[in-house]
Amino acid sequence: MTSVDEQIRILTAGAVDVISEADLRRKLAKGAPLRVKLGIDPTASDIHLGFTVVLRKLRQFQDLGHTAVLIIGDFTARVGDPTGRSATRPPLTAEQVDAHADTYVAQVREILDFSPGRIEIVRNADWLAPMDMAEVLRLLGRTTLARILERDDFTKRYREGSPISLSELMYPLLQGWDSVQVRADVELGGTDQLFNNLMGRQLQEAEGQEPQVVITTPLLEGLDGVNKMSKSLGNYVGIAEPAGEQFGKLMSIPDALMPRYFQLTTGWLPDRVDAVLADLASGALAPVQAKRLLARTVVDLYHGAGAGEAAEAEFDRVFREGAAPTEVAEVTVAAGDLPMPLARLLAIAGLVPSNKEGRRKIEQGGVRIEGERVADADLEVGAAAIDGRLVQVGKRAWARIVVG
RNA sequence: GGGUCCGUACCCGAGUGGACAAAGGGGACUGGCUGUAAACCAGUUGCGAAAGCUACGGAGGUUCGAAUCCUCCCGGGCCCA
Repeated sequence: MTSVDEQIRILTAGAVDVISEADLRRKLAKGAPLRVKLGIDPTASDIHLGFTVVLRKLRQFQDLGHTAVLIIGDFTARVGDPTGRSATRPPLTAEQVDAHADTYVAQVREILDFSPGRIEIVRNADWLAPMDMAEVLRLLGRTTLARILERDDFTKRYREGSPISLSELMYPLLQGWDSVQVRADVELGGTDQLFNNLMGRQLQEAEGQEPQVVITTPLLEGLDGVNKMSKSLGNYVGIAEPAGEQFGKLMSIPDALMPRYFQLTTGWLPDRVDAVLADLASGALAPVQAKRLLARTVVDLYHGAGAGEAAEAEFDRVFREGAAPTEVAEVTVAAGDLPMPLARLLAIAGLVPSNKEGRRKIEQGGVRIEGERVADADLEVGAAAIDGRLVQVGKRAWARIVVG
């Protein structure tokens, strides 16, 4: 068994908050496996690199013999986590929640240890749905408005005059109640979850349980380099995305973000990360090369060793040499519909959202057929002229047209 | 319950009877320069080939004409109770 000191060193590495290390030490010293809680709200269906940060932390606990308790927030998803939100989110249907939960679990397997005894997966509707009013009121009585309003995003919205529903105010309590129900020893979460997780501590104490240790991990910035990575902002890299997509997206991150990505997404030990960053700082490693290394590493992680290099080769083919991708989707157009304006063809092929947009793209010089830029926005294409041809819109959309 | 202000495109936000598919900014997209980086420059940003159609919270109404005026409804903020 790994010593307590060594465990603490590993488990607190890279964490932002540890509340508190003394508590963690005390719990570890008992020698029994800890129950380590992580909540997932199935509000979206993809797990992205940002979320892997906290998942990896959970994996570290598992590797040291502790038990992961994964909570699918099927009930809380219906309330909507107000974190970072300026508005109330639309409620999800039960079907959506189920579908999301399934894909989540499938993707989480990439990172967590699913061997028997190492993980428990539970749904919080199991205990939240049956609560009656008396129990709810008792729970509500455990905190105060002032306490809830300490949360930054609530105060901000309140000051701005934005609507805040009472159900949102309850969200932290529900999440905290989960901790009581699963008797969590530790709860993990991104830094934006600090308030919610501390609520769990408070509730556990009120229920006579030993309060959980709260450990928060950094939030990874998204591809825009400004906002946190999130599906709704569209600035994410999903772990289930095709290798080529991942590679391309990672190549497009701002340089300033590279240290963060090396630290948080590669799964490397700090020493190795530091070495690369030192080379980068000294100029021994060019920024492009560092970024390529990063992209290869991440792609390997989710698509297997070697996948990164393959993705890189394809990337070079397409973006450095200007060649078409190896695999291009074929789009079949009925022969009877031809000839038609190229703009409309682009829309039919799904390369642009509308005919108008297709026209615009041609006018802007963004459309190529077999590599030749199209200059005439009114161009009509017939079957002979387009059958089997490769059409490209912008930098990254291709289709091969087949007349059928 | 009473009073009052507000709801505009992806977001913020101007517009208070016609010249409004609707200023400006952000974002996004295309092109240029590059390393699919940043910065910068130029352009585009409802749909339709067009006539035109749809769109300023919703439904009606006034008017030759409504984002703009009226009525009701829905949603929100603030003040009073």
